[in-house]
Amino acid sequence: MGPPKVKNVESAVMAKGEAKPIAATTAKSGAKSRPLTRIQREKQDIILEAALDVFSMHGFRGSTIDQIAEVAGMSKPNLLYYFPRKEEIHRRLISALLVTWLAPLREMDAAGDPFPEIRSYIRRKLEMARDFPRESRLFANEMLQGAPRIIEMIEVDLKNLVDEKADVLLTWMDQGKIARTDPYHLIFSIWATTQHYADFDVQVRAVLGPARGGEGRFEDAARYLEHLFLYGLTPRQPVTVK
Amino acid sequence: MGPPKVKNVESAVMAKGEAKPIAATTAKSGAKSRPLTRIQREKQDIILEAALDVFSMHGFRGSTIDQIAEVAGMSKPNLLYYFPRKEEIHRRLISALLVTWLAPLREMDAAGDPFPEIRSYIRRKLEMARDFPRESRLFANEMLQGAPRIIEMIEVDLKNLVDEKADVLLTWMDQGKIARTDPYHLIFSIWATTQHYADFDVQVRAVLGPARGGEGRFEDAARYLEHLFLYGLTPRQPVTVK
DNA sequence: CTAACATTTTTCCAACTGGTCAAAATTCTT
DNA sequence: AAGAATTTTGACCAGTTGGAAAAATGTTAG
Repeated sequence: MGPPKVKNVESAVMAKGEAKPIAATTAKSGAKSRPLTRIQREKQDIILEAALDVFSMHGFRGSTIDQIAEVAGMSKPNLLYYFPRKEEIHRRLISALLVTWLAPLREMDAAGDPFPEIRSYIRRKLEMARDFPRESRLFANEMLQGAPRIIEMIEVDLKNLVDEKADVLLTWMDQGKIARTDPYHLIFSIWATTQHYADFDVQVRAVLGPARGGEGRFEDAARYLEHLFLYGLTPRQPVTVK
Repeated sequence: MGPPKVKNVESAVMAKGEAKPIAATTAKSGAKSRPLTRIQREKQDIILEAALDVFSMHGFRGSTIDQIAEVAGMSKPNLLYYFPRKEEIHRRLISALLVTWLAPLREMDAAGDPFPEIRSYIRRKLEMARDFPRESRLFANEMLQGAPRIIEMIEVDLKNLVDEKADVLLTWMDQGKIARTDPYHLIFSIWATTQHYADFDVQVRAVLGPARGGEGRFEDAARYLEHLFLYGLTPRQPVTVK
């Protein structure tokens, strides 16, 4: 697991308005949308980067445009030139996030072998927790607030994806390839255990202490989680427990 | 698992100042502290209740005194009569929380049988996620923000407790009573999987849908988690996995 | 080089923020 | 019931917030 450290929060390019203000993300109507200038592309990226920093720590309401502008190294009105609304920045981050975030689950292949598939799903999720902790926290923050801005996406896109993958898991269970348990809660537990290392990072570090809280903690976590899920999923007769 | 639905966020009584303002929580110096009046006790509880609602959703920075006052059904100045500082309310909630929150782990007894002990720890944590979701979210919010207000408690009290319990787990592993894995990450995974049902409640409900997302979801979760951890911890030879 | 456009800065605003204060209203004690 | 203490209210304040407007400055295609 080598840290890729990708930047660019979002590369999908958006439309630009007519004269002064850069149009809202959704290119509605027949608004002729000129391609973004170099400066626009650069500055939008810088702003989104800065906003990710701030929003992921303080949530939407707890973050201010001033803060974001400062991190981005520009003045507030200047920032507002690129994103006329605070909400707009947040929405861009969130929607870019959801795509990335669900990619690993999407990759879980019904045609593959169950254990390798599940194991590599866990591994990928853990890598994301390590390499994109801010994205994880942004998502967590949104959840804590009741997901006001993404509830529909959760209820539709996410739900559909999970339904589909739960079916895959069920098939594997039917074939006796993995233990029979609740596929939904299985997915939840993978999310929970992996994202924990991003969302509760402070706690994890503090508890592990300087000796074990270094970068190695992700290796340890990967090893542990593999063991937990592997032996918890191996089909066999229950062992007698005193 | 019957829902207890306890109220009273905090029962620990605090000192009151001389004439006008109710003294800060910390009863320092020789400030003669009259016992709290009935009204003071009642109103403080109402305020803390309301503050828990608000802080747990929006975090410290994202919450306003006005908001809390409105939920509490009183005017802002009136609220400030009881808690002169916004931080004071938050601190009271957090410190009351930490005690409650760690109780289940504290109860894990080295003298007991490993599996029953671990199983009932998981069960208790899950019950807390079900019965005190706001407390869970308050904690999560604080973590996401880097735990600025409780980092010392995490680094000292929490760390010590976890160190102690990790030792207990290690002993059990040495005795061959549970599988040998990383005890710290084991504890993390219990925290993560159980608290997930409070912190990501919206997501869990949305994904499970109306049919399975009702109150029964905690039963299902309990069953699933028991299976996951039980078979994941049963000491035995690794099964060959294709 | 320059007009047309893009970007940045300056100034400003109304609403909201945490918090103060004195006066008014209520409750408690005797 | 009266006086003292407690509780509540209304008016107010300085700093912050999201955002508007326009002037000033830069950039670039022809």
